Amino acid sequence: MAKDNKKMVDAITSMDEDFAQWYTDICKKAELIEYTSVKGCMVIRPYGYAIWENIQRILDGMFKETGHENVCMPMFIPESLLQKEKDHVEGFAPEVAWVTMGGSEKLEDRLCVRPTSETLFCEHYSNIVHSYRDLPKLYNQWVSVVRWEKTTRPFLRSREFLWQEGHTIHETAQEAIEETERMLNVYADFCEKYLAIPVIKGQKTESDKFAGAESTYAIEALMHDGKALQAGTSHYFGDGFARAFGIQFTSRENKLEYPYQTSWGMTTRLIGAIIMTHGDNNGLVLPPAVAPIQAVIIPVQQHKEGVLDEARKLYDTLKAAGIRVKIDDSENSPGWKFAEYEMKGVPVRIELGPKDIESKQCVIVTRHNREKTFVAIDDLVSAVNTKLEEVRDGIYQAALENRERRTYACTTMDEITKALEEKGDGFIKAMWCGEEACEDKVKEVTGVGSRCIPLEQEQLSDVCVCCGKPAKKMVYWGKAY
RNA sequence: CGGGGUGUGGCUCAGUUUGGUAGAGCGCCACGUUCGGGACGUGGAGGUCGUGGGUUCAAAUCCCGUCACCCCGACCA
Repeated sequence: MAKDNKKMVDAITSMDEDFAQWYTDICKKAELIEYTSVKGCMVIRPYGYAIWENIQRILDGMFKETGHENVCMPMFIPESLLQKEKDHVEGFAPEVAWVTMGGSEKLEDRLCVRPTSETLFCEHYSNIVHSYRDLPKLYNQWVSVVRWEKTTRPFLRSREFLWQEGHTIHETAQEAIEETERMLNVYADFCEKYLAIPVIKGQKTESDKFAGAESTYAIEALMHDGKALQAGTSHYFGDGFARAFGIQFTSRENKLEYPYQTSWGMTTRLIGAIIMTHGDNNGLVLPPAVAPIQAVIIPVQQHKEGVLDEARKLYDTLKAAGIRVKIDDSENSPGWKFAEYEMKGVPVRIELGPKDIESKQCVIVTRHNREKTFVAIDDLVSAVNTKLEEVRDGIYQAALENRERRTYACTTMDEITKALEEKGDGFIKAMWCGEEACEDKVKEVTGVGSRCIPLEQEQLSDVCVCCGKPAKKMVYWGKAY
């Protein structure tokens, strides 16, 4: 039935007209955020925060499942501590915020507001790790961090953002590498299964890796407009941090050794990824697993005898079945409510009016395709659950198709330029020799930077797309958020 | 951080060129009629014109600073 994509919500700028404005409109109109008087610091409103809480709940469960414990580090880092690992401080110094006063007294040592907490974890590990028996430590924390960004955008790049940062420390390099890979997989599974966002797993190039890391892995997603978004990272540190911070333990062979570390993180940027992967011209489209409201009941002609009573019965039934359900019995017209909950991305809408009650049925409409189904009231719970799964699968497929359509395999620089011009922004797959000079040149000439070296390699050609020398790896390139 | 643009009731904007003391539509509140895709009528409330200085008898309007947002670059989860 009504499968047209007619725009029903004119409060939101059309995507094709102005993608950036469309994105901002959704953030505001779906009541995810509100700006504050500090640049880059936003209020995450209840509806937006509820999405984050669902993300947290699921991810946290996955971390616990893989043996991690939550801890909480302080938010301040003394300058001397930050300085200990050279690459790390060089990477982060340009964007840290400093506390220089305590009350009216100038601080002897100024304090950095954590941009990330490697240094704090390292200091802590140096105190508590003495023997191989103390290893591994598999820690995670849910906190906010501050990075003084120049250009800011809600969720995508704010100066303060919420995230989780996992920090683990291991007896052997092998174990730490396995941990790095394990968490990358956890992230990818989470994105695909729960957020319905297809991702590319890969390794960052040398120039793009985390400050202080030996290697950085990431999952990259492609947004509706063809730009890439890094959705999560997992780093292998080797023993570099341990050496810099003097973390040592006595091994099984009774030798003093340096342990190996990892860190991995995901942020509220995921909410931005959800918006830009699934959203449409009528607003947000939320993956059912993290939607604050999974199903909204809209009574039609609610003033008529019995309608609200019946609607409330549906509400009780769905709630008892563990579905996050809301009933909107406000005085707004049904049409207004349809538009409102579409804008807010509620996956499933249930309409119930006198006609339905008479025939013991109701109408279920799925958000992503506006498909209407008539369902017997007795079968409602299973029907809603089925529809929620359909929404998850439907939006995943749509996102995957968008990515496939916008992924171009290229063997020459000209092909890259041409593909971008003719088909629009997207992922470029092209071979690379491994030289940073070529990476820079590709960016300079075509405008796309390296996103990652995918774990799943293809041999598109034997030579580098840029210099023609023998190619080492196939790389995904793209314009990034 | 560089180049460009925009800030006027909650929202979208007019008014700024040529200074004279603030308007519209939507939203909000009340009542009534409505109700299967953003209903209608009547009445009402709501603005130190982003903000700080300056010029002037008088500033939304002119000048200087500053802040926020948007677009394009460079940096980044």
